[in-house]
Amino acid sequence: MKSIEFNDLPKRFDVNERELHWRERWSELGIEKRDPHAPREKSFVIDSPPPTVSGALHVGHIFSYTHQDLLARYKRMTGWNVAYPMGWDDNGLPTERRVQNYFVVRAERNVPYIENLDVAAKRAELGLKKNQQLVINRENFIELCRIVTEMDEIVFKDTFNRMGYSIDWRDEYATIDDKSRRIAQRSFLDLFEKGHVYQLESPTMWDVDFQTAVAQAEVEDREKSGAYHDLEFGVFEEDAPVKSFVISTTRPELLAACVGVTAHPDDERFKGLFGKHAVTPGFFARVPIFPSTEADPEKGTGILMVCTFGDQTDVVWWREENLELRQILGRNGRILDHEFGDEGWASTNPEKANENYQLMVGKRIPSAKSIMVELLRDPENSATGNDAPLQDEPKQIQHPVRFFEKGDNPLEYLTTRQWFVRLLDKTDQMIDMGRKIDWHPDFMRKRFENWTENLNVDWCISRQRYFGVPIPVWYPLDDQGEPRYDQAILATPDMLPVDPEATAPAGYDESQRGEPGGFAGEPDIFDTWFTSSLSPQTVARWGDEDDQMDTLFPMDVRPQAHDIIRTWAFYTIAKAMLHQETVPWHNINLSGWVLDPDRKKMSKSKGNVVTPTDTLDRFGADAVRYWSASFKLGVDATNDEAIFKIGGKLVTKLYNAGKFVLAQTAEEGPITNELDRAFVAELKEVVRLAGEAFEKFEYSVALQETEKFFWGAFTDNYIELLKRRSRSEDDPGGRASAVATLRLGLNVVLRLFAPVVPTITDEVWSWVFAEETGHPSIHKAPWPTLAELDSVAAPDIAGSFPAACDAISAIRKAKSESGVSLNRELLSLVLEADEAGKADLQLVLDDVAAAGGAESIGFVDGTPTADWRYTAQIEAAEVPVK
RNA sequence: GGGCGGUUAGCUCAGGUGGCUAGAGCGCGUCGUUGACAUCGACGAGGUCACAGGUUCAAGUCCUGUACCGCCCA
Repeated sequence: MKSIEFNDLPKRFDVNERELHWRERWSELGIEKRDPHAPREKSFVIDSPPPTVSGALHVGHIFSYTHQDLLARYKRMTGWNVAYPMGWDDNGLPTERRVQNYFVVRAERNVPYIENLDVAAKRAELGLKKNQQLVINRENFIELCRIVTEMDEIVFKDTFNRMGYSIDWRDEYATIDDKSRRIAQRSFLDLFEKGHVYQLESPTMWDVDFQTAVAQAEVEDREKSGAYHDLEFGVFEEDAPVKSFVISTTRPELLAACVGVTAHPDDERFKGLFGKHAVTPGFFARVPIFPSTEADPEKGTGILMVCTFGDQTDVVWWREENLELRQILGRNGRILDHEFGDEGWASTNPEKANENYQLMVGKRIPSAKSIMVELLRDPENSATGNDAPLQDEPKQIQHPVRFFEKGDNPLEYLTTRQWFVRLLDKTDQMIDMGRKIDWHPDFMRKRFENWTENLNVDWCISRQRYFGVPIPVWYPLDDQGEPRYDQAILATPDMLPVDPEATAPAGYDESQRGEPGGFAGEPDIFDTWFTSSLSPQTVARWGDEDDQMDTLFPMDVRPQAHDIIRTWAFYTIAKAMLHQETVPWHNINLSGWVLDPDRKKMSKSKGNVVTPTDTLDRFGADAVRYWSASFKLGVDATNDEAIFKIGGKLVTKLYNAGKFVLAQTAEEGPITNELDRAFVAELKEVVRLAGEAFEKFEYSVALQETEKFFWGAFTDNYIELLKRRSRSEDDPGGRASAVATLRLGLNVVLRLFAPVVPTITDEVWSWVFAEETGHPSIHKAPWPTLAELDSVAAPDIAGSFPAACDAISAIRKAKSESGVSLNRELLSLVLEADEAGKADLQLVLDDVAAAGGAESIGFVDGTPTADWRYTAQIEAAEVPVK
C-alpha cells in the first residue's frame, strides 16, 4: 500500500502556486477535450454564453460561468463526452463605443480607406486635440474593433483559465469571425427562402444618438419627469357642435407633425366631432378627427393629437386611418427643414406656419420643445382667434419613457427601411417550443411566456452600424441610380461570408457599384442577437463542410442569466424553430445575479462592479467556485466575502484531512469492522444524494450534502473514532479495516467535491489515488457509484455509526463542561443510556472508548433527553498522559 | 395596472410530494493546543419561520387575503 510521508508535504497549501500547476497539468492531460466523433447519445453538450467582450469580466460573470463548469466536470466524471465550447460576442455597439473612446475616432461613410492606419500618427498630423474625434473609414474602424476585441479576449480567456474552467478551446469562436459570419448569413438566406424575413419601409424605433433602429427586446421603460401641455385646437367645419377643444400632450414639439386627432367613440364630449377636421395651433394644419377605442377618456383631456410619430399607437393610427406622413425629426435627432404649403404640408396660414417652424429647424428635441412652448403662449398662434393656445401652465408628471437600453435619449419612431424576421404570427408556436424545454428553475418559463405573449412588433434585425455581420444582399440600381429594394439580390451559398460593400454580386462587376443600371450593396449589419442566437448552430458548424449538427444538436443545456431570457433565450428558440423545427436545447439553466451589499444588481452603469482578480488572488479559484456553487439556480447571490472564506477553509480542511488519512499505514485488508461498515453505509447515502442532486442541476444541494458528511461524519467523528485503531500494533485486522475505510472515504469524498474544488481535490488525489486507480487526474476518474461500495458488507446494527457519534459527543460535552482537554485520558467512563442506546453501541464500544481516552465503557440506566441520547460521567486522569 | 419571486437565529442562506424537540456557516460566549488541521476543535446562547384567517389529527411546508422588498412586462 502506497502512503505518503506526512512531513514531506508543506504545512500550508499554496493555493495560487498549485492552481497554476494544475491548470497546466489539465491542459497536458486534455481533460477538457471532447471526442468529435462520439455519437449524439453519448455526448453532453453545453451551449455556453459568449460574453460581450467590452471591458472587464466581473464577479457576476464568474458566478454564472462557474455553474457551467461544475456541470461539465460532473458530466465528464459520469462518462459523458462533454462538449463545452466558448465564444466571444464581440460585435455590436459596446465594442464600437469602446473603440470610439479608446482611439477617439468616429466612422463615417464616404471617407477614404487608409492602408495601415496609425491612429496616433494620423491624429498628430491633423493636429487634433485630445477629445477631437478622428473621422475614419468604415473598414478602418472595423479593423480597430478587431484589435480591441482581440486584446479583451486575451484578458477574458486568462480569467476563465484561472477559474479552472474546463473549456474546450478547440471550439472557440467569436461572433465576428468567419465561421460566425458565414453561419449568420446562411441563417438569413434560409429565413429568406422560407419567407420568414421581409424588408419594409416603416416607422421603427430609432435611437438618435447611435442612429440605428433597435428591436423591442432592446427597449426599456424609464420613469422620467415630463409635463402635460394643454393646447387649444380649432375646429374647421362651420357646422361642428363646438368651435374648439383642448388636447393634452407631453410632446408639444411634435405639433408640426400632427396629422390627426382622436378620442374614444363613446366619449359624449367629442361625439359630434368625429368625421370633422381640426386645425392645429401654430401651424394651422387641417387634420381629421376620428374615433378610436385606444384613446383613454380618463387620460389628459380625453382627446389627443396623433403625430408622425410620438409612440407606437401613433404608428397604428397612422396606418389604420391612412394619415399623412409628416416626419419632422431627422435620423440625428434634429428637426428637419420643411415648407408648409408644399404637398402634404397644407396649412391655412403657410406664412405664419413657416415663420414658426423655421425657429425650430436644426434643433434637438429639448430646445425645439421650449421654443414651441413659447410660441404657444402667443395669441397670434391660436387656431381659433381666442387667447394663447397653451392653456394654463404645463402640469408636471412622472411617466414611463421608452429608451434603447444602451441609450441616453428617448427613442423616436422614424420611417426607415429595415429588415424584419416575422415572429408575431408564431408566438403560439414559440410558447409551445418553450414548453418542450425544461426550465431550471421552472418559474422562469413564465418570464419567457410573458414576454412572448406581449410581443407587438416583428424582430427588426437590421442595424445602421459598422462592426457586425453584414446583411448579404445587394440591390440593382435603376436608370436613375435608385436602388430597387423589391428586387434584392441574395448572396449565393458559396460566397459566404460576404461583405456586399466590398464584393459585387453574381453577374455584376465591381465597376458597376453605385452606377445607374449597376448595383448597391446593403450597408446595414445584423442585430448582434441575430448572430449570437445561433450559438448552437455555430458550435455545430451548421451547413459547413464539417457540419456536426448530428452529433451536437439539439444541445443538452443552455446556461445563462435570467435578464436575457427575452433576448438570447428567446431568439435562440426562435432560430432553432425556424431553421430546424426543433428546440435548440432540452434544458435551460438560469442563474441569478450578483448583488452588491446594498442588494443592487452589479452592473457597469451603476459603477458597483467588483472584478474577480483581487478575490482570486486572496482566496484562490477553488474558494470562488465554492461561493458560486453554494447558490441555487435562479437565486441572486451576494458578493459576500464570508463565503469565499468558507470555501478557503474547505480547501485547507481537505488538504489536512488528506495528509492525515494518506499518512496512515497498515497491511492491506478487507473492511470488516462494524464501525467501518456502518461508516460506509453513511457514505453510500451521500453518494446517492449528491448524484441525484447533480442530475437535477442542484449543485448547491450536492455540495451541501457532501460538505455536511465530510465535515461532520468524516473529519469530526469518524477520523477521531479511528485514531487509535488506525495505529494499533496489536489489532492488524482492525487496523487494516480502519485504514482501508479511511482511504475509501477520502477517495469518494474527493470525487464528490471534485467539480466544485477541482484543484485541491486533484492535488490530494495525486498523492496516492492517481497511481492506485490509474486515473492520472481526478477529473478523469469516474463519479462515485453505489455499486462500487457494494463490496463492503452492511453493518450488523444499522445505528452503529450515529450511536458512536452521539456517544463521543456526550463524552466531549462532559469534558468540555468540566474544563478538561479533549485528549485527556479518563480513569473511568460511564454512559447513561436506555436499552436501545446501549444496544446500538454494543459493536463499536472499543472505538468509542478509545476515542474518549478510556480503557472501557460502563453503562448505567438513563433516559435520553431531547438533545442528548447519552450522558457521560467521567473521571479524568490528573495529568495529561503523553 | 398584469405577472413572477422573496420575507426562517444579529448576518448570509438550507429546509422534495405537510409529520416527531426548525438546520448550517459566519458572528457571539465559555473552554481546549506538543501527534491532520488555531486559516483548528469542543460545548453553549440565540428563532411565536412577515402578518391575519382557513384546510388538516398535524402547516415553515397547502389555500385565501394583507404588508413590505426585488424582478419582469405594460
